[in-house]
Amino acid sequence: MAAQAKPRATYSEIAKAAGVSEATVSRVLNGDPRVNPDRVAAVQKVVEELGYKRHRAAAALASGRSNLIAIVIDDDLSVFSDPFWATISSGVSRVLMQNELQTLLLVASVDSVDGPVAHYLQGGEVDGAIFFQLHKETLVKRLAKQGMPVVISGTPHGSSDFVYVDSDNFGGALQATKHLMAQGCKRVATITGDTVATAGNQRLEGFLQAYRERGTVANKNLIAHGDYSFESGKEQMRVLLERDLGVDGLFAANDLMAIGAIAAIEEAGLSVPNDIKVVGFDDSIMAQTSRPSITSVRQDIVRLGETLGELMIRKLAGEEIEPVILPTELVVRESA
Amino acid sequence: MAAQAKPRATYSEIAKAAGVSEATVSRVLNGDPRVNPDRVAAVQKVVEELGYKRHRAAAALASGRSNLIAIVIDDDLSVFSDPFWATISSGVSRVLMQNELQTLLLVASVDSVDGPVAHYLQGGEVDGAIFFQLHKETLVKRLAKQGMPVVISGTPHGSSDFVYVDSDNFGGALQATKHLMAQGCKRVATITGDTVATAGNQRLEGFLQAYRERGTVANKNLIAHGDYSFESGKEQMRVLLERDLGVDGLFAANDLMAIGAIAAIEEAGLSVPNDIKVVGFDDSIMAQTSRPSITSVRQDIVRLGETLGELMIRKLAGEEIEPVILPTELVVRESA
DNA sequence: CTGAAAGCGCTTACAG
DNA sequence: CTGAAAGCGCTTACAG
Repeated sequence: MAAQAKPRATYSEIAKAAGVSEATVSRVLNGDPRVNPDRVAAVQKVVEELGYKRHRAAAALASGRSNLIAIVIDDDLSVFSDPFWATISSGVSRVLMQNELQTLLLVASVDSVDGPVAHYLQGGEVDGAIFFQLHKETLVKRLAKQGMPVVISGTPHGSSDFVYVDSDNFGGALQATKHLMAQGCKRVATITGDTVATAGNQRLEGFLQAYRERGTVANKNLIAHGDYSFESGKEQMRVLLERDLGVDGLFAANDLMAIGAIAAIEEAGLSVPNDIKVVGFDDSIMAQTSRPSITSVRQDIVRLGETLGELMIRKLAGEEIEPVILPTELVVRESA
Repeated sequence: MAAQAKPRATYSEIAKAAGVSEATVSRVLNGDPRVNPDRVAAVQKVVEELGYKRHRAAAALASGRSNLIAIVIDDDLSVFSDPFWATISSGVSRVLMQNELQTLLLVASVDSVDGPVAHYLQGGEVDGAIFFQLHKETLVKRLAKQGMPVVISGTPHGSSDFVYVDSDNFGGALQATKHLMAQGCKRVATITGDTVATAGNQRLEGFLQAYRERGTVANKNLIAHGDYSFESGKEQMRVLLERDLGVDGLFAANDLMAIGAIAAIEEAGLSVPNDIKVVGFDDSIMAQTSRPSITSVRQDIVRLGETLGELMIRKLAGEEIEPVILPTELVVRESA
């Protein structure tokens, strides 16, 4: 549709100028090692001079490969509130682009195994798919079974053998809780996220592990269940305080709940970190600007996106790939 | 690359089953009004039964249209900190998908007019481009001149005739400042964002307009220049307080600076909103969770993304389109 | 209103 | 190692 300054070059021009056949042009451009070096040089020279760019649609039609990788994002509200999404996507896109692949953005309801997204992906329009926020696994399972390369962000449930990339939720939570203990906290509580999802569950497990490593078991009443929202952090902290267990440390499964909890603590006439020390998770901008600033577990989101892209590329190249767990880091601030 | 359960249907099968030519199949699928209704029905029936999906690459090659729209995002750090980006993109993607267009995500340096992104876009690989965070206009201008449909997020500089979508930065700032005045503030100051960019400039203009509508002119010393960061909000508030002008109201050009400013105000032994009332911009999650919670100007980000997509579709359909300014809304909380 | 035919720009067995 | 040729699945003047 865009009117070009001059019509784009094609193989026929290149072939003529370089004195070879179109087949040879194709081989050179696709890195076929059998081509005579002199011809390779000749073709490359012409390609350079003409500023030639391969016509993707034509290549896709002829080869059966689209060079398109879909990023599939569930079209629910969580997209709008998840600050990581943009960062992950940009990491994916950058890596794919460096490898001559394009990133297709698919934002839609992934609920149904027969919905538009499912049809689309099964239509062979993309060479691979990267899933975010995987709620239902049925579709992904089917795609994988059909041979579609699939990589997932976040640890999936069960013993499924999907390849995924995730931050070390368990290790981060463990480190956070041990930090609180090292600061002298005797009664460390936690406010969990959604523990049905693996991230929330792993963060809870990390918390429990800290107690185990200390040779004890966490009192059930030290565990309160939130949903990652500010309000739930506030409410659950109230619940914890009402239980009157002498809580002097809190690991919240994200920063937003940590901030909510601090609000509740201060409303109860206590102070952070003097009376209760608090550690969050995410190292969000809020952790930095909140008063007191919040000690938090940092994930490398950019790296996460890049890793998703890299795994996809290796998978497309036919390599056997394994899930990757990225390390987290505790950023110590005022709250603990 | 994905192994299909069964090979996809093609026009030849549909044509055979429906008793028409492939040309007619194409016409029906592209909504050509001249086709006899009976044949339309016959083709649609077969298409339905076979669960046929058009092969995009083939259609693109034959028609010269890719049905791909690029979202171009500058690969600088601001991407990682801009919470709107994900939301806008998802809005764009949803609208495009409903219109059978695909969204291509391009995250790369757009600095150079001769860089990879420039070549890519000029290679005719996409039917249109939506630009975010437009720093350099040269590339966009050239693309537009070449006939590529282009829509921009945010008001561009100068009198360029690009089509853009933006929130009413001027109106939002005006409303915010008038609100402070209506609350009894006599000396309302502002901390601006980057006023080289239009959004920052328009927010400053809105602030100045509030003074004009009151029949006065804002004292130059009531204006401090920040850069949207927490730190700059804090620093510039200190500067304002040191000027000793009796500031009793502040309009900060975003929430992060508002939060920084409040930190500086409290450090100076003053309180918000009692001594100084503060209004921010963005209505971010931080405005809700900060203590005190922050009165802020809300933009409809989802609508912004959808509007970008809609304008692109109308442009592709050959319509004349005009820039759109979306209204903002003041959300009143504790800080003012 | 409809069909036969050419063509979009690549890729890839096939034969040498 | 290389070329001629067929073909990928659509679209679109052209002629009727």
